[in-house]
Formats: sequence, structure tokens, C-alpha cells
Amino acid sequence: MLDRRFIVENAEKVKQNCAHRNSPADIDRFVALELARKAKKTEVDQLNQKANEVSKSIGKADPSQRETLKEEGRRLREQTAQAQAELAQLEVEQESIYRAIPNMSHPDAPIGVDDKANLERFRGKTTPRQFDFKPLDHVELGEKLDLMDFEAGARVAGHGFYFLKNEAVLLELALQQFAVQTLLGEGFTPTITPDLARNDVLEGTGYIPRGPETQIYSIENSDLSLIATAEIPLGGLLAGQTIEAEQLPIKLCGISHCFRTEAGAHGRATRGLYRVHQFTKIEMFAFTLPEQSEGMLDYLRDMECRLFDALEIPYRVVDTATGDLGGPAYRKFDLEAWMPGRGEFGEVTSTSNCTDFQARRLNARYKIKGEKGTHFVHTLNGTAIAISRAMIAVLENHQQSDGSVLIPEVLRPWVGKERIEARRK
RNA sequence: GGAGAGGUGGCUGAGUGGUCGAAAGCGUCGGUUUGCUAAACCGAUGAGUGGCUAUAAGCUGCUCCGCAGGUUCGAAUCCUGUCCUCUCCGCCA
Repeated sequence: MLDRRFIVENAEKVKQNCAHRNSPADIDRFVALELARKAKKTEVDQLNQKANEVSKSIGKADPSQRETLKEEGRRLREQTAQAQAELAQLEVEQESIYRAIPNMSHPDAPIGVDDKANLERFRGKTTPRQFDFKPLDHVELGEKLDLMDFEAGARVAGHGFYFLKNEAVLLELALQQFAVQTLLGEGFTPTITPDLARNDVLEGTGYIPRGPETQIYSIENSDLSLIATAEIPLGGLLAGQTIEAEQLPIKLCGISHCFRTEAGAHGRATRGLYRVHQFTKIEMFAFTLPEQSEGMLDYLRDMECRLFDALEIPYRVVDTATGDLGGPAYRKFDLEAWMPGRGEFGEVTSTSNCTDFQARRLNARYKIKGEKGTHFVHTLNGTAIAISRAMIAVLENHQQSDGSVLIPEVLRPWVGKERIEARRK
């Protein structure tokens, strides 16, 4: 969330930003409520002050005075309770608007209401291959090479679930190893996170666990949900904590399963591994000082480029338009890999600078030695490798005319072979 | 799953109704001492959020002792609920 005072003092800017980001939040109403809230809070404080004074005096008072003072105290506490109730009412209304206000946007982010305004910034080192045969998509490849079983997945858990088999399993583990080892070399602390998290952690990171549009599976009779990304538990890592400024930046690598209901996503791009309910993801996450976050975003994006360049996968880097940023992101870059089977680019990574938007809700702060007070950290997240989508790109880009798939050089140590041979069934 | 113990400031830990935002120790910061380091000694040292003054510093209100309620003029302290942690037992990869 944004700073309340910032909203009041920059109402016009915030309003314009909301327009750019398709947010219906009523900023004028919010500002009015904020002023009313402050006034009411002052009233509550003053009543409390009087009541406290009376309460304190009773202990020292002459016994004959006590009953009169008690009566006075009772009366003041009643008034306080009344004012407090009014304050709470204001806060409830304000909160619902507050939650709908998105983060501010980076001045260089392309302005536009949806993903059509996204701007391609540059391309990866690998250029798309010219195939001298008709490339298959990963589902066909998977079937021919016996790498995935979607039917069995559906029998066991429904549409959107799958079994990985044979080399696909080796490939998944290899992609994990490759990503983790690369990040390890860059000083990221590797973690395996819980795959479930409390709903307040979800909310702190900007995910909404309930409601008709939710992407989140929640666990019945508990306040736990399955995580949609390791960003959630990693953000929660410092929830409610205050750390020393010199510990920043903190670079984390989180390995987790990700679960998404994909509500309302039926129809397009649901074939195969592209849009599934469960996948493994290696995620990068960073806590930084405010002045470090812009540089860190570039760094995370460059890490993603490095990984996909090394996998010899063609991609483009897209600067996400304001209307497509979601709530918490200040700026976001996506890598879209070329997927020959689909004949189009498909999103494989996404990295965001959330500035202090998540930190404020998570209450993650830092303090500078020798200085009074605390400040909110900045949080950033970025996909290192989302296995299912990376697997699509690897299989489709590295398929050969004889039906086999060449394993990218960097994965061979972990796959243990250089090629997935076409099978003779 | 069963039984028990406990959640207090950066940490350890005292505090059972008013003088408690909270002892003491550790840590941290500043100073004295010192050839240097260490030690010793002295002093300072929680956070959030408003207001006043304002270069800065400062002054001041309110809130916060896991969280939410309740009792009371008054709650870290009493009551209820809830979450979490730890120990033991059982079960289990």
C-alpha cells in the first residue's frame, strides 16, 4: 500500500496513476476520509488523555473524593468508546478504498490500459531457429517421447494437472540445479519455502486468498492457502521484522511448488504445460534499501536473461504497461520466450520492483544505526526459472528433425545425456 | 492426536491491579582512561502515530508487554477466546 500522507499530499498524481492502472479507487473520497479520520483520532486521543488523568488521580486521592472521581472517569470512558466506534467506522470505509489503490508507477513504464501497450525493450542472444521441418509443440513432443501424461494427471487431480515422466523429470531437476547453482554463484541464499502460507502473508504480498476472482487455493477450516509463488513465503520472511540497514540488500532464492486455480483462464493457451495448476519454480527475491531497488530490478532482469541465454532460448524482454502491472509493482519486466510449437512468444519470467508497497503491508522495516526511527524496505521478486514454461521452451526450441531433442549444454551435467532420443514404440 | 509449560524492549529475563513503556544483565552508541588493543568507569539507548516549534535539535498527546475481546475509574498483571513456540508421550516419511 501507499503511504496515507503521500496520497493526501499527492492526490492528483495518485488519481492519474489509478487511471493509468485501471484502478477504480475513489481518491477524493479517500482523502476526505483520511482528514475525517485524523480529526476523529485527535478527538479520541484527547478524551483518552482526560480519562487517563482522572484514573491516575484516583490512586492518590482522598478516599472521600474517590466515588466522585470514579463517576467522572466512567463518563469519560463512555465518551471515548463512542468516539472510538465512530473512528472505527471511518477506518472500515477507508480501508476498502485503501486496498484498491495500486502502487505508483515508474516514470519510464509504458502507459496503457492493458498488455497491448507493453513495450519490447530488447531481445536475447539466441535468434529463433529456421526449421527445415514443421516444429511440433511440446504436447506432441511429450507424447512422442513419453515425457508427460496429461490424461493420468486429469484422472488423479483434474484438468490442469499432469505427470512428468522419464527425461522430463531429469529436465526438471536439471533446470532446478542449473538455476540454483547460478544464483548461488551470485550470492543468493538458497531456500526451500513452505508451499502453504497464512492468509495474512498472502495479503501482505498483495495476493487475495478469497473471492470470486482469486487465483489461490485455500485450505478448508484453516487460514492457510497454497502459495502461488515463493514470493509469498519469502516476502513473509521479514514480515513484522526490523533489520539493520547494513544487512541490506538481501538476495534470496526460493524453491517451491506453485499452485494456481487459473480461474477464468479457460479456453486460450491452456494446452499442455503452459497454464497448469501446479508447477515448480525457482524464484529470486530481494529486500533492499530504497536507493538500491531500481538497480536491483535491472540486476534481476539481467539474471533472467543470463539464464535463458545459457539455455539457448530466444526471447524478448518486455516492459510492462501501467494497466498490466497489477497492484504492488512499480515496474515490471517480463521475459517472453519464443515457442516454435505455438508460433508465438510466451511469458516465462517476470520481475517486479514493488518498492515499499508490499513492505508497508508486511510491516518489514530497516533501521539505520545511530538514527532514530525505522523505514520500510523495498521488495523485489523475479522468476529465475518456472519449470513448466521453461520446459516448453527447451523442448520446442531444441527439437531435431529426427524427433529427438538436444539438451542444452548447461543442463547436460544434470540430465546425464546430451539428447532425448526419439522412442521406438 | 494426548499431556504440560510459556509468549514482556536488539537479546536474556524480572514484574500479579495505580508511582510500569516496564528492574537487572548483555548488546549497541558516546565519553573518560590508554603507546595500541582489551579491561574498567561514566552516560545514553524500544517502536508506531498525531500535534507544537522548526535548518537541525527539541517539547508534547495517544497507542503498543503474541493477537482479539471482557472486567475495572484504572490491566503487562484478573477473565474468555485465539494464534504461536517449547517439552514429554503416541503415531508417522
